[in-house]
Amino acid sequence: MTVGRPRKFNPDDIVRIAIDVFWKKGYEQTSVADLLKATGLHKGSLYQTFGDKKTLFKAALNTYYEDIYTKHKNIINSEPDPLIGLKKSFKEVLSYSGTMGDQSNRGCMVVNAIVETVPNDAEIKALAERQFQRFNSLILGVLVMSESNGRKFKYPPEMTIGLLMTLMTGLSVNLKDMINLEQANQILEAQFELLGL
Amino acid sequence: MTVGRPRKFNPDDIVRIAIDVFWKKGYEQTSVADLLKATGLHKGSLYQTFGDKKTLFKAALNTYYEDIYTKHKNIINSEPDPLIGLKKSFKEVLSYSGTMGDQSNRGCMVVNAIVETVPNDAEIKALAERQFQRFNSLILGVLVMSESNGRKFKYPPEMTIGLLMTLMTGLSVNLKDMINLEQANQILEAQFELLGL
DNA sequence: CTATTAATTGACCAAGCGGTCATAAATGTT
DNA sequence: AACATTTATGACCGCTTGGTCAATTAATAG
Repeated sequence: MTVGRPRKFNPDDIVRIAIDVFWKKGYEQTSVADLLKATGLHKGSLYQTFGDKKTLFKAALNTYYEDIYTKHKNIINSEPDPLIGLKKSFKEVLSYSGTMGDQSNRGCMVVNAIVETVPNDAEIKALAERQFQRFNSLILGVLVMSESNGRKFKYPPEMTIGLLMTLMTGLSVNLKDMINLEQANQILEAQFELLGL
Repeated sequence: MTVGRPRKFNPDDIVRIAIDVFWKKGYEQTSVADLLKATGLHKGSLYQTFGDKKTLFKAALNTYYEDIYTKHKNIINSEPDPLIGLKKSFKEVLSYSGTMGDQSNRGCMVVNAIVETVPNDAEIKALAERQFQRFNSLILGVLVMSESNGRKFKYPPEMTIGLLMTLMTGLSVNLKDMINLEQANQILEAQFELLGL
């Protein structure tokens, strides 16, 4: 069915590699040359396939988000009690960012993108907002369901989400060089306890 | 006493202007041209006085931090009960970053710097760590003093600080476009309540 | 075997970057 | 008034940046 010379690479693989590079170094500090080196592609191929650097970044950010969202959803659904699943997924995502060569951590790519590009770039800002909202909804569903099953929390779901998401954002940043994974886990667990989760 | 042609500008004023520009746009996205435009200086003057872009950035980051640290300290000391002062200073610093042209906020400059430059730059990382530790000590002093005056908290001071600093970091980021100042204040107050502050 | 289509390749480009430097101008000292 | 010292000024530089493009190669369809 396909006519013409076939690609030697799988675009999806390239996006994953791009995620890795952008995640580590950020958007601005990643040069197109860096991407070429990491992917082994030639300039023309990359530009023909992905348009330009920013488009590739947005594709990477989006794929990153879909991955992490799916990860959460799966963990939540794998537990009989979704609330247990929710807590489990938060803790697992904490270590997802992984420790790099030195002891620093790369944090959450979405958080990094927000800090770096807002308010400089409206499109990425809009993308991050959508992702943030969708993630909030996922958590909201779990909390509301738990409540309707008789569970009582310290605060209404919206406030619980606000505190939880804010803390996660903070952990993502502070893991970069202020705290280690163990401390982060302790902080997160303390917050669960405080919120009555 | 001074020999040679006198400066037409005050270096300290320039650093404040540099803070403003770097804070808004970040390190990489701020060009030397931006700085010249904002300060009205000429290239040679800037380089002669401050060395280079990164040195100026570090000077700006340091001054920013000293400002904010002093601000906190003053507010804490201005209250008969330092614990009240502590809470007040946190809330005040929240609005310190200010709303920009659009509805986005520039967050905390130190947080921005950590996200942008760690792990790319070891010096800035070290600077941020020092500042973080010194700030922690300031809070620790207040909590320990309150405890020795009979106040009881939900957690030991170290954990309280961990939760508080992490939340503040998260608020700084999320204020950029996820939440507004009012929501941020509510979240912060809820956290105070949870921690028994 | 030829035509068609698309991917590969590397040379190329303008613009912007951070940074330098020789010269001119302004002050205090002698 | 001449000198020493410092700052002001803007032309200048090499390099890197993101991005383009024409020629070449490789596959498939007829």
